[in-house]
Amino acid sequence: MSDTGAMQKDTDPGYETATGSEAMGVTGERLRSYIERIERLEEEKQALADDIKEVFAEAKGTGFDVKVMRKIIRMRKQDLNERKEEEALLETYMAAIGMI
Amino acid sequence: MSDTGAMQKDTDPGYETATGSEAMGVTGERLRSYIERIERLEEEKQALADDIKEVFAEAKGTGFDVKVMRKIIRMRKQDLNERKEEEALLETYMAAIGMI
Amino acid sequence: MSDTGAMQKDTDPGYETATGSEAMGVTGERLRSYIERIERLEEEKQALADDIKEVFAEAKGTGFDVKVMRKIIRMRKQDLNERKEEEALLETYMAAIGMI
Amino acid sequence: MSDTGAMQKDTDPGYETATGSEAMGVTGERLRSYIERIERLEEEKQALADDIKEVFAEAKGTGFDVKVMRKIIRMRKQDLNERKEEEALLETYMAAIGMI
DNA sequence: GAATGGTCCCATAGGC
DNA sequence: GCCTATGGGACCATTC
Repeated sequence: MSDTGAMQKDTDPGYETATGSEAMGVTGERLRSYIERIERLEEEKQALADDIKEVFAEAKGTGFDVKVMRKIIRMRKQDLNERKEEEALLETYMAAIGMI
Repeated sequence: MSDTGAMQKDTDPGYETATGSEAMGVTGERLRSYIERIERLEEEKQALADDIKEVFAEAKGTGFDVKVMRKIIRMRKQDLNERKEEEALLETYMAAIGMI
Repeated sequence: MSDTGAMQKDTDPGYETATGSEAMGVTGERLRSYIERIERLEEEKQALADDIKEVFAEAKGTGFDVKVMRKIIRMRKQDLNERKEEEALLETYMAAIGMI
Repeated sequence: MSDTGAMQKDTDPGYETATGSEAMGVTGERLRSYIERIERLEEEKQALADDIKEVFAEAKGTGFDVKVMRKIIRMRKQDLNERKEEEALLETYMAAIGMI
């Protein structure tokens, strides 16, 4: 098997040399890299969630009913999804009857 | 009360004239604006969620165990929160004894 | 506090007399009763899930495309939900403007 | 091939005459029948899910901790599965030595 | 604190 | 046989 398989249902060979102050080897480095990328993305995601909350708060401060707004947004999203679904269904039909 | 309160536990005054293509009045315009801002933010948020999924997929393709990765990320986040709480507690103490 | 609160964020007093072969007291009996009721319901639910799988299998055996069928069913359900949502939205509007 | 194969990787022959209220042909009728059977089963399944929720709610109202209850139920299920597996294993052994 | 909605995680099912 | 896709369940945050 290839080296990429390390750390997935596999025993750590452990023969990798630690370079510099790090003792965890290249696959460890890569794992750390992935994890940090994800953490950064999640931070940005959280920031957006906060932004959204702010907008709701502002709208509320201007006199709008947040509950209603949420409902409207949910329904608009549903409409969008439904349209997409219809197209997908059409394709599925076509695939089912061999037209695609 | 102010006009901004319309749509929140208030009867629609109804005195706004529908003109041309804007038949829903200024408060309607503002509502639409808020909703669209939120929708845009949610799209970006969704895009980030997709990015995260991609990174996980890539990591998986490189041989890492996604479930384990999730656990690690959760734990690191937990650690972070705990550290923040400790700091907050510290500040509380310091404030209590007049150090801040 | 009342006895009904036992077992919820509370220490077991432990003074209840065991009757017959059971050593867990009345609240234990009631807990067991709830759990068994739920387990029975879940069994029935699982049986229905199996039935559904069977029907799909039969339909497939008769030449129908299961994927298409699932999509159709999902969309019909969505339509239903959407209609319900619209009604709910209307009510929310009415509540928001104080008509209800 | 048989007519039952229609709608599955097959072109619609299209020779069926639409008559009165049944404009979709016999295979359409059968499809509808399957779908409605499934929908009925899913309704019943949903009803059971609601019942379960109710029981949990009632238990909660009597002072039990729902989260703990869920855990117990999960564990009991696990136990059950393990016992079933053991029995199955036993049977396999018995079959292997000709006792069954 | 009760209820509701949203998100995340897992387990299963179907396709390739 | 893996691998993706989808549904269900659990948990959490937020609202009233």
